[in-house]
Amino acid sequence: MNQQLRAISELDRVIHEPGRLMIVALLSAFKECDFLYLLHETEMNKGNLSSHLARLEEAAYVEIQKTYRGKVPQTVLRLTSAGRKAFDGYRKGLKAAF
Amino acid sequence: MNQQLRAISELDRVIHEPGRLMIVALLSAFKECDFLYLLHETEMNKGNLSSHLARLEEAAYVEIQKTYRGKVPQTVLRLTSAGRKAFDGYRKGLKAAF
DNA sequence: GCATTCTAGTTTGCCATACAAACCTGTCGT
DNA sequence: ACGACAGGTTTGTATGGCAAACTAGAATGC
Repeated sequence: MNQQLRAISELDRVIHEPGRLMIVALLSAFKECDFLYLLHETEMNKGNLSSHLARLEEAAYVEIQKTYRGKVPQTVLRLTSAGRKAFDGYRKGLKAAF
Repeated sequence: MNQQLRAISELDRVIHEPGRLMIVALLSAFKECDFLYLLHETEMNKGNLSSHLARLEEAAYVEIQKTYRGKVPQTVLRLTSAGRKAFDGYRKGLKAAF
């Protein structure tokens, strides 16, 4: 297997999924976003966004912090350092592949 | 939705799948490969490779030509022009996203 | 003050699909 | 003739993405 193919086959599937890729890209740019911001920005529906976030949390790539803004519940998302590292690795992998 | 996210969300899922991405990348480099070459190069198993190729054929991205090399059956794969275009588009999408 | 609606998400159900194991068809060696 | 092998394909399963339905609590109408 050549180097290009190796790079492709080693891409992190958790990040590779476009829905999650959008989330991670946003979080890597903004450090901290709330659920609704991601919802509007990605144009996903709530269920979809929620389950992708759950998957990212399970992979320990994002932290999910439930809080309140006054009386309104608010879910704040943050990339963990593992998440940032994984995203950097993913981009390196892409670079190596193309 | 910003331009980066748009690019990500519009990535062609048929090509995006790493297994198929490897296949398409190889075919785009070599114009024509046989099944066994792809098999060894990608390190997939036969079933997996076969079904990814079927999917690419269904999308009209590759042509599958069954022939013989002597008495040994040989399956030759080739990117169609639609396939090449889709791959170019995919790479443009990636560039736009990162 | 009770019902309705709205906000902010989560859970459920279904369908598509990635993957590998089992299978199939023909050839070669002995 | 028969077992092993080559070259793929089909089948079965388990995962996973997606949207619809659900939940909990706050604001609003009557």
